[in-house]
Amino acid sequence: MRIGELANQTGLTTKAIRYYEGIGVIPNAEREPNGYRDYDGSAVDRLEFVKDAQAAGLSLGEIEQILSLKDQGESTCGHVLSLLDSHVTDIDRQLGELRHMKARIVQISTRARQMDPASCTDPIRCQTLATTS
Amino acid sequence: MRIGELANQTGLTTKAIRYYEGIGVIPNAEREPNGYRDYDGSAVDRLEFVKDAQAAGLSLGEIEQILSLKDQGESTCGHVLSLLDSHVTDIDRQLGELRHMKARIVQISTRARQMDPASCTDPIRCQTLATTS
DNA sequence: CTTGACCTTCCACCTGGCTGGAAGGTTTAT
DNA sequence: ATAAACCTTCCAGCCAGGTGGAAGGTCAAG
Repeated sequence: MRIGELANQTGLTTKAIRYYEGIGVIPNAEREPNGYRDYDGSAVDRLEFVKDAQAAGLSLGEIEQILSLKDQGESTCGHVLSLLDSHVTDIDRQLGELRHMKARIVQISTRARQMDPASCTDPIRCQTLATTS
Repeated sequence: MRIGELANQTGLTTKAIRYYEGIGVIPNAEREPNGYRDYDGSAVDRLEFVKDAQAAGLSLGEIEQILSLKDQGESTCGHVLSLLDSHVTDIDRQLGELRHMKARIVQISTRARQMDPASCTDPIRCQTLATTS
């Protein structure tokens, strides 16, 4: 499979795939005699994993770590698990931050809505935002 | 007040303040005869507003929109509210993504833990990661 | 009179995750 | 034979939200 078809199958661009190869997220591709990259089905799996992990909020650097540990095939399960655990912790932290921010915004918004709409022509009223910190 | 004192009072850097002026988030400062920027107390308020709005997740572009509407003396409350609403929607989306990701990672992690630790020397086992997409 | 703390402008660089385009080689279809 | 649709590499630039540093002006104190 050439890079264009791989791009079609994964929904990525050829640019992105070459970029991933460049930064080591996927290994250097095999080449056809003419120099074109040549992929097999595992490339699709790997890129799907990359996409999923990205959608989940892992950076390409973290994804590369996980994949390279996997590629080394050493007794890496422990490392992978600790990486995953630290990511769960990180996600929990992000969840907390987002929930906190949402609560703040809802509070600001609720307060603003309780104002007399007619008085909203007064620009000072919109300082509401500034008084909630 | 000069830019250094403004920076101290707001907790921003002088660099950031000049940057905000450059992109229009705050108006061009008055100048002393020697060319130094000269601020009054309202600059502190405005920068506090910027900080608060940023903490709430608004971009500098959005903040500039709100402030420029306010400067024009228009009724900004509606606009502010719709911006805030769209941010809450966005946060909900991010929350959903994070929860989904967390579930996925926990699932991978759980599966990996159920394997015989001794067998972890088998590189294939760690393919678990790749087969969950 | 010089030191040091301010201030000015301008230009460059950083992170992350790509995308665009130039300049060229290869393959396929007509 | 030639056009189009691929492919290659490399270098540039984009987004946000700034930071860093150079080169220079200003001002008060010792």
